[in-house]
Amino acid sequence: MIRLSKLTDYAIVVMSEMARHVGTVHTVSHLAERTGVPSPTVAKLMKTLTPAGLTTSHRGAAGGYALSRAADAISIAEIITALDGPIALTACVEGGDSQCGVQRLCPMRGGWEKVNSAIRGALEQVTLADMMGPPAWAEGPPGPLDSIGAGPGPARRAAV
Amino acid sequence: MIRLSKLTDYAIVVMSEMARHVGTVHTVSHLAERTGVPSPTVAKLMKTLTPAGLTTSHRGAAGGYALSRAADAISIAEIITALDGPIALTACVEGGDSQCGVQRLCPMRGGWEKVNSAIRGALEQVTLADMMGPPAWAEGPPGPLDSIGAGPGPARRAAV
DNA sequence: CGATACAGGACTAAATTGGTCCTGATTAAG
DNA sequence: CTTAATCAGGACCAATTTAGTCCTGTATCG
Repeated sequence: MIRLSKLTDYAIVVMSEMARHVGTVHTVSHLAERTGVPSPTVAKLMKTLTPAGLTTSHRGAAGGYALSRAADAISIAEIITALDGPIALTACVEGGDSQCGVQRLCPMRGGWEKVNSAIRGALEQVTLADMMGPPAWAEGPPGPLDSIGAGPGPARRAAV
Repeated sequence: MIRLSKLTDYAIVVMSEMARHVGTVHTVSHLAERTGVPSPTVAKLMKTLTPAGLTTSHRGAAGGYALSRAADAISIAEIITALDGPIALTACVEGGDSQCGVQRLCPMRGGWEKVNSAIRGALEQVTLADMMGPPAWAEGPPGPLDSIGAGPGPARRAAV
């Protein structure tokens, strides 16, 4: 399986939570409580998402994080790129200039590039809003249902 | 980066080599020599690809492996599926029946399913023949060029 | 009958990733 | 002005996953 990193999975859950209350700042501990993702991990996420321009931060007391844009203006591709790096199946295609010293062995770049752009396109067309669905979770304190699964909530694993 | 496993990368290189000499059986050691992939690893690859129906094996002396079909009838999607499992970004979508106990937290399945099928489609449209390009490598013993890169030859890493 | 080559699994080692913690800078409130 | 809250930015450790090796058995050709 070609895996999507767990961090990315968490990011979508956390950002969905932020999207449900626009115009409010969310502290790390709040987000951790509401999503079930451990707070140090939420903090780490935000420290990646903010420089990437997906979220904005306010420091000091009464500070916190907020989405920098509306949920329907944030694509899944952006989130993945921020956390997992450029969207490409093969590293040797990334830069454009081939650091690949074994070009003789790599006449397949054209094929990969075709695949890569198709995947990129697919991910760019899905927005955070598309992933949210109806607001159906995190209403009130965690209920018993929340402990049935593996834990927090994001999809357990990932593969392309 | 959403990574493609290195094994899959190797598989494409090794299968390309087999495709260049159809109608011949290739022993593990031959394939290892020609591609630069260590032979135990080639052996492991074949032991996965053969049950998956992508290659056929002939035991005994003068035995070896061969592609079960022409290169243009083998899609990249099949190779990935054989080695890395089903092509899907999220595990909770795989089965169809949701073992995902946290459905309240997972209203985003629809979105992922859309992404998954787009990616699957992209990978199914590229065949092994597309990846091969002109036969330009593994002519004669490894030249100096081969040692410039990281090693054997397949693209170094992978991400979606 | 013997040599060759695949079959299948167990096992070890290495790389990546996930997760934690610490120290410092910034800002609002009292 | 002082204090408390909160983000910023690393370094760091642990655990999972993946890559790679080896061993024993079985089939087939010469």
